[in-house]
Amino acid sequence: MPELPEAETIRRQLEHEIIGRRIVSVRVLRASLVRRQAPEELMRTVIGRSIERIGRRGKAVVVTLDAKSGATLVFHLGMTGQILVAPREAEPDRHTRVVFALDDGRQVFFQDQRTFGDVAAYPETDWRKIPDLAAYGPEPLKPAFNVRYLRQTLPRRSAKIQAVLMDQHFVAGIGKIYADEITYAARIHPERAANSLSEQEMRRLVRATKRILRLAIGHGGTSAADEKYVDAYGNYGGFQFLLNTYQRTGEPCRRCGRPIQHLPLQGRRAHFCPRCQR
DNA sequence: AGTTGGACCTGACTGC
DNA sequence: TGCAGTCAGGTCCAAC
Repeated sequence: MPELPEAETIRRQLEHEIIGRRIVSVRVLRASLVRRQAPEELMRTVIGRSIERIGRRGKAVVVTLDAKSGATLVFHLGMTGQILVAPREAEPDRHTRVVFALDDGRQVFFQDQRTFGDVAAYPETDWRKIPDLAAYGPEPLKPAFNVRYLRQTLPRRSAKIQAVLMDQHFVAGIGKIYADEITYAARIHPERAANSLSEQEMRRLVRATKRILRLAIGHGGTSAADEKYVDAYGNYGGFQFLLNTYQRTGEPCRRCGRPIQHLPLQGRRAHFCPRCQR
C-alpha cells in the first residue's frame, strides 16, 4: 500500500532527520528482505558511509551515500513496509527486519509485517545504472508524464487502463489505491482498454494523476482500514478521509450518490462509480 | 513486446 | 472455542 505519496512523505521526513548522519552498523534480522544480494554485501557497501541525499523513484525510497564514489540504498516498501526513525534506546519488535544504527545513536528501523518489501545496496550513485529503477516509466509528477507521452504509448496497450496505470514500466509510483482514485477523478471506467481513450480522456487522466498524487502528498498519504501505513515518525496519513472510491463499496458516490461498486481486475478489486465513470 | 495469472507472505477476519 | 479458509496487494515470473 505504500505508493508514491507515502514514499514521498517518508522521503521528506528522512531528509529532515538523517541527512549528514553516518551509518555505523547494520543488523539484518530477516534475510529474506535482502533478496537481491547477500546481507554481508549490503553491510559492506553501506557501513561507514554518510547519508548525503534522500530521493524517491516511483514507490522506492532511494538513499544516496557519499555522492562521490559512493553507494545507493534502495528501499521497496512492498505492502506493509515502514521506515522508522527511532531513538537510541528503541528495541526492534517482531516486524523489524533490518536495523541501521547512525553515528548520533539513533536508529533507522526497516519494518515489514508481510515481508514483501526489500532493501538493496548498490556500489553506485547514478540511478540510471540501478537496474530496477532504470526500467521504470516516467515520474507522474514530472513534465515528462504528459498527454504526448500517453499518445505515444497507449495505442500499443490493449490492457485495461487501470492495469496500465499500475504498471511501473508505464508510469512509476501508482498502486491500487491511487489507480482507483485517479480513474474516478478522470471519470474513466477502470476496464476501458487503454488504447480506446480519446484525446480528451488522456488529458483528463494526466491532470487527474497529478492532482490526486499532489493532494495525497499534501495529506501525508493514505492509512487505509487494514495494514495501516505510517510515516517515518510512526504517524498515520490523512488522505483516507478524502478517498472517493477505494474501499468504499456500497457507499454513495460523492458526486452522484450512486453506490460505489467494485469488480475484479488483475486479481485485485477495482472500485468505481458506475455512473460517473464511462 | 504486451498481457495474464499464480505465487510469495503474514495477520485479521469469517464461518462452520 | 477452534480451526480451516479467505482476503489484502507489490512485484516477480512463467506462459501465451
